[in-house]
Amino acid sequence: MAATLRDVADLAGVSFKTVSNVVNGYPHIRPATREKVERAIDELGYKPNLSARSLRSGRTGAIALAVPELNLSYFAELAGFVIAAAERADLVTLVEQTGGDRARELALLQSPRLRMTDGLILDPLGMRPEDAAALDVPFPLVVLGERTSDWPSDHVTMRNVDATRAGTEYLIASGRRRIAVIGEHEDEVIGSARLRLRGYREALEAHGIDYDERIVARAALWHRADGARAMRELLDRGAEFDAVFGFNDTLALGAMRVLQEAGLRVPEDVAVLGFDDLDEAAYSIPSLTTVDPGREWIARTAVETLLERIGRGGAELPPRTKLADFRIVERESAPRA
Amino acid sequence: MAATLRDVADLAGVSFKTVSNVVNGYPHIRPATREKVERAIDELGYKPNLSARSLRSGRTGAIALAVPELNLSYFAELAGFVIAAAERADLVTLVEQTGGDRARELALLQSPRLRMTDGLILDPLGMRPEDAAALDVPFPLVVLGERTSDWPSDHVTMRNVDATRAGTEYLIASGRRRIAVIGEHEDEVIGSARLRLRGYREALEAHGIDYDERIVARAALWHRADGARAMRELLDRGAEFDAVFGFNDTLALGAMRVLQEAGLRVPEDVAVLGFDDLDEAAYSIPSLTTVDPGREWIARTAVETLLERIGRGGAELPPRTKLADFRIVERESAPRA
DNA sequence: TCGCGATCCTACAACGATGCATATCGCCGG
DNA sequence: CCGGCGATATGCATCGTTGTAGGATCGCGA
Repeated sequence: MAATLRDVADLAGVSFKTVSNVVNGYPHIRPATREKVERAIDELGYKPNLSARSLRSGRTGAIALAVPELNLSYFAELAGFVIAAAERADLVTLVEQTGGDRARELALLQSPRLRMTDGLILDPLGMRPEDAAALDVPFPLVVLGERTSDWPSDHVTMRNVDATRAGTEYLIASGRRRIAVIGEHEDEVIGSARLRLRGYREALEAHGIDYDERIVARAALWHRADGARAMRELLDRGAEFDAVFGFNDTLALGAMRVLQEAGLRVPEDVAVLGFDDLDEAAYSIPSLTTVDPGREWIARTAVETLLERIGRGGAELPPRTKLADFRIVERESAPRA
Repeated sequence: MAATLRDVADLAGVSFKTVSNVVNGYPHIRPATREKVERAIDELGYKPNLSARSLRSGRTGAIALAVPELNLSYFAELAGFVIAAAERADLVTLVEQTGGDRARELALLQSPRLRMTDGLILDPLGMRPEDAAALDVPFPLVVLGERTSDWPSDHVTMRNVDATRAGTEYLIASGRRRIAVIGEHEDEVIGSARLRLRGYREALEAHGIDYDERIVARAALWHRADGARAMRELLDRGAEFDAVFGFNDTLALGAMRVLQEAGLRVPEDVAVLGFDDLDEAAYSIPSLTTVDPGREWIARTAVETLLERIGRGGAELPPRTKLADFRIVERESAPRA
């Protein structure tokens, strides 16, 4: 059996409370006592029982991160950054996958699985504006992704609209006029897909280019295969375009693959722009020009924001929204001008 | 404040232990009582306090997974599978990143951070054979990656040697003779890098091909950038080869990128073979022929194996080794024959 | 009517830690 | 020489749950 405070106390010849004080860095302890206790701790290999500690203290030292799936590189890289940021604050991270499914996202917010954590960072894909009430939970919550005005929680997110507007304008500035889009979600109201489409349309409008539904392709999920499928559809129906804006890098990479299979040259015939700046975007052939939405900043800030709320206990802070800066990373698939 | 068993009991007019019995599915409860209790639970939104439960029961309902980093797609996809498998067994998964660093791997095995879990699945990259003692831990442990004979824990792993031998033979069968390798770790004794090199050498030997150090390139980490760097080195020093075996897909993809920058055609001039069968291997240009080492099976089996040990409590099972089947996935970068 | 087992429910004591209140000591200033 | 204060160590209650043991209630046969 694992050693407890009592065992250590017996060995060191002090009360178990004193051991607790040593472990917790209580200042008023004579060096001699401290040393005796520490020796006993080492000898027994004592490790505090975290269940007991958190039962008593109300803190678990863990946070939860819920993303659609780690199989999508964007979320994997995001998760990596979140875990690293949490670790710096001495927190462990529990990762949940929702599949981007609304029902599972909502279920998770109710689930007792989270009672083991001090708070949740949620990246919802399926939730709708009317789900605001579900976000009114009795634990600290930071939502990643754009907020609607009445969502009650903290938000840390990217400038979806601004970034896609800038991306689209980048393509326009390089001389493209027929810019296809891959990744639309038609039944969505506030998700990234919808916001990115809005940015795209704003840019077109600002430059007097008509919006043409025929070159806007859906993709329910954002895997490579979905991008490939969408591009095949566009090609099959004979759509005309001189650029493609994939609403994320994996879509763009899947699409780029199909373009080249079809004998089209990138970027000569069709420029390709992605979104996310995944590690792999720098190593595709051709390398992928993309929008870096500030993923690492988002991860770090999400953890910080959650910690602020955890720190305050119940003290009410108003819901805050924090926005990352973005930038366009120019590579081969869509050269500037 | 969150509701407790007592609150529910008061509302339902029963003892708090009865509520506990209802929650835990104890069979001998009158339907009327059960219903009363359930109504009270709903009304108060009662959720069991997992810290208290696990303090009392000794089980936490969580497992830990330690991988080098989620930024590497292989580990991200593996983590996704592990989390999914754990969820099916009603376990949550806590993810740690070790950076593949020996010191951090060893530290993790001692860390109180794990006391919050029922067991650990560890994918060590930096540990050495002499670290066997560190694996003798007082909690259930499953190690991913090849075992040395005296490591005391369960192992679930891939057939590194067999798979690379088969991969190398596949290239040989397709007519290649100068097969470069990317990903060697010279200071390693038992890691995947060393084992894969062994498989490679066995295949060469079996076919009477001399091993040539000049076409074996190191890569300490296995990112795309490392593969690219290694390939640049090979090219710079004028190495001659007609195939490249990347010891994982990201290395192979990085290398393939550099090959094509250098004006070499894949597969005509140089065939490229990867290892892992990542999602993205199917969408590169050209698509990547690769060895599928049975990642999903490994994830599922690791969780099952850990659960068996958790179930037994302290009961001694001998350490077991379970090996996944592999297969070669033929794509464009290295066509068969 | 009583006895007896099955069924249903309850009381109490843990699990291992922390917070608070309190004891003990030595030392200083008045 | 005493009161009081800071430094050090302790004891007890408590967090919310489950395990164990035992008390109440019921139906049914004798």
